[in-house]
Amino acid sequence: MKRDSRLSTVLHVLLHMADPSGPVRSDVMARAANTNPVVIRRTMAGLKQAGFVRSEKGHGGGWELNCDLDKVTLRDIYLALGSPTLLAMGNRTESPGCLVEQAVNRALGQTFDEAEALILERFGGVTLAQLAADIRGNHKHQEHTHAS
Amino acid sequence: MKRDSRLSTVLHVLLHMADPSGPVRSDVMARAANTNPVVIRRTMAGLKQAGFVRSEKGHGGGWELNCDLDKVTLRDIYLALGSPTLLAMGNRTESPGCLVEQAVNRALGQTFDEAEALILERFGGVTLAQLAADIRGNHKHQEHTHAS
DNA sequence: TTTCACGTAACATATGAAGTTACATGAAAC
DNA sequence: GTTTCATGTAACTTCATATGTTACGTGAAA
Repeated sequence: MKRDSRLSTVLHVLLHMADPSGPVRSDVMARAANTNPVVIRRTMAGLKQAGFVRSEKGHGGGWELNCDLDKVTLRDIYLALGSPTLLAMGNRTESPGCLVEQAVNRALGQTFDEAEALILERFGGVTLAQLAADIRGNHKHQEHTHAS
Repeated sequence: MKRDSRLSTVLHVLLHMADPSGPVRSDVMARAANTNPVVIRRTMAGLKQAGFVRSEKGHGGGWELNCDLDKVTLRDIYLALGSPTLLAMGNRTESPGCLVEQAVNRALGQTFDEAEALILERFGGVTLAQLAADIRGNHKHQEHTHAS
């Protein structure tokens, strides 16, 4: 499959919206993200439904943040996107009759579950405000975000 | 993309080969794995090159194990498969000029790197022999393989 | 009423795993 | 040595999914 970059894209445009210069149109975001306005709107739909952003039609319309950057984590954004698949690998058959395959599934599945849990935990530990601060210059904090 | 199940498949057939009843043909493995002989041969090619299995043509031919199950880990098998992509998500652009996107990439990339490292570490901690033992009945060990 | 921007369906494109067909290669059986 | 068998591999096709695009409906401001 193609690598899923929706989270990357949506974080990018969200943080661009963070500096409060009025509503941002889909086509402007699309240009910044080097993609298509429809792709932006489609991707933002989940965030809107989750209440993280709002949008207005017509003249002067566009997208605005509708949340406290301190209270929203990458995990929240990920969930709002519909929890897209994290791992590119999986078990061949989910409920096999074969004992051998069941054992393989247990071993692999355990590792896959741990990896997914780790990702969600890390996502949950980063707020949009932290990312915004990171952008404003203090990149040194980045290194020990989770090591502290 | 379709979920990659090559590791799952190849472990399945490898462990079936573990009980020493002579060479196993691709079509037999394919039937067991509910797939196609060519897919099996294609997938096994890397394992053969890595020396974990050998194959013979002609009458009485087929595939046999060529390694010590105690010495080969899931990580070795994964690498022999050509280290297929582990994560379904990635950064939209790998080397963006935009500072905002750079910050997003750092945050996401760090998490992705950790997740991949975790998976490889877990894979490295499980030998084929352990899986084979697991199949032979002592499923209780499974739970605390890594918690011990 | 016109213009603008979102909302969304429908379709096109791209990527990569998996499935399939066809045939060459080499080894054992006869 | 010829036949049979199994791998090795190229060259498709199929399938799933993210992404890109076109077209048009909807509602709000000018």
